[in-house]
Amino acid sequence: MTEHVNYKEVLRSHNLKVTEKRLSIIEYFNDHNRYISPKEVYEYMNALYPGISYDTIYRNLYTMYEVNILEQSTFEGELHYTISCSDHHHHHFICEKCGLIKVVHYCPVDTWQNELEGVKINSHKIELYGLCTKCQKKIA
Amino acid sequence: MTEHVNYKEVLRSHNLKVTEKRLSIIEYFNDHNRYISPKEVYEYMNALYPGISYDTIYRNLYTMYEVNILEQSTFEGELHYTISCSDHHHHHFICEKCGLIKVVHYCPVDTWQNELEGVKINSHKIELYGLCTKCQKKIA
DNA sequence: AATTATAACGTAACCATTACGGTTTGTAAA
DNA sequence: TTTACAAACCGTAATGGTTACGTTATAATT
Repeated sequence: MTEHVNYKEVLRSHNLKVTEKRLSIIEYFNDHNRYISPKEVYEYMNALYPGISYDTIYRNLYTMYEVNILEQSTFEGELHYTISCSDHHHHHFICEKCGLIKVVHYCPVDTWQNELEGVKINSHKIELYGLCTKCQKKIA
Repeated sequence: MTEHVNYKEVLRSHNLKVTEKRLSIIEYFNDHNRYISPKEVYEYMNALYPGISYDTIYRNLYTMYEVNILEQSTFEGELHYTISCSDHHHHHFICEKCGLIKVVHYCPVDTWQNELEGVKINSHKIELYGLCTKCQKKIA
C-alpha cells in the first residue's frame, strides 16, 4: 500500500537528515501494518543498534509523525504509531486481538456539522475496534 | 440534562458506599459540562477536604466510570472525565477553547460495518473538536 | 452499639515520556 | 575531499501522571 513512497525524499524535503536509524524505523513500520508502542520500537532498534537512547526513539517517532510519515494514536494512555497512508482522508479499524489495521473511507463529518448548528468542527477522531476475520476464527 | 439521576441509588446498587466525597465529586462534574482532569478534581476536592489523597481521586473517578456515572476520554495522554448522560448512544463535540461538550446522536457504525466485510466491530471511539458558538465570537 | 467491609490517608513506587549537556555524524559548501 | 555546521544521537536524570500498599477511618448492617 505504501511501497512506492520515497521516504528519503520526504525527510530531505523537511530538512531532516536521512540516517540509518530513521530508515530502520521506517522499514520496521512498513513491515508491520498495526499500531506499535515506542517501547516495542526501542526493543527492535536496540537489537540493531545496541545502546540506542530512548530519546532517539521518542524524538524520531514524533518527528516522523510531524512530517506525516507516521500516524499517531493513544491506546490505554500510551502513544502508538503506525505507518501513514496519507494520500486520502480515512480512519482505522483496529483488531483488538492482533492489532491489524484496516482503513475505512466513509466519514460523516458533514452530517455532524449539520447536527451541530453554530459550532465549527475543526478536526475529529474516529477509531473502530473489533476482531478481524482471522481472529474471529481463532476464537470459534 | 442529568438533574434527575439518583446518584446515591446508583452507588448503592453497585455496593458502593455513599460518601460525602463521592457526592462532592459528582456535584462538581454535574456543574461542569466538560472533560476534567484528575488534577483539577484533586484541586477542587483538596480545597473542600484538605489533605485528601490523590489515590482517593483516581480510584473514585475510575470507580464512577465503571458504574457509568462518568465518561472517560484521553486528551494529550491524560485521562479526563465528564458526567455521563448514558441513556442513549451518543458521541461528543468538544470545544478546543473552553472545553464545552455538545452531544451528537448520528452514528454511522452500521455503514462502517458494511464497508468492512468479514471483520466484526465491537466498539468505537468518536470525538469531534472545534469551536463552540461563543468561542468563535471571542476570536472574531 | 457492635461488627464488618469498604473508603480514605499518607507515602512511595512505577512507568511512559521528556530534558539536557556533551559527542558524533550527515550534508552542503569551499 | 576537506571543512564547517546544524542536526542527530548518547547517557543519564528529571518530570509528571498514575498506581500500590499498609494503616486508619467511616458507612452500612446486625
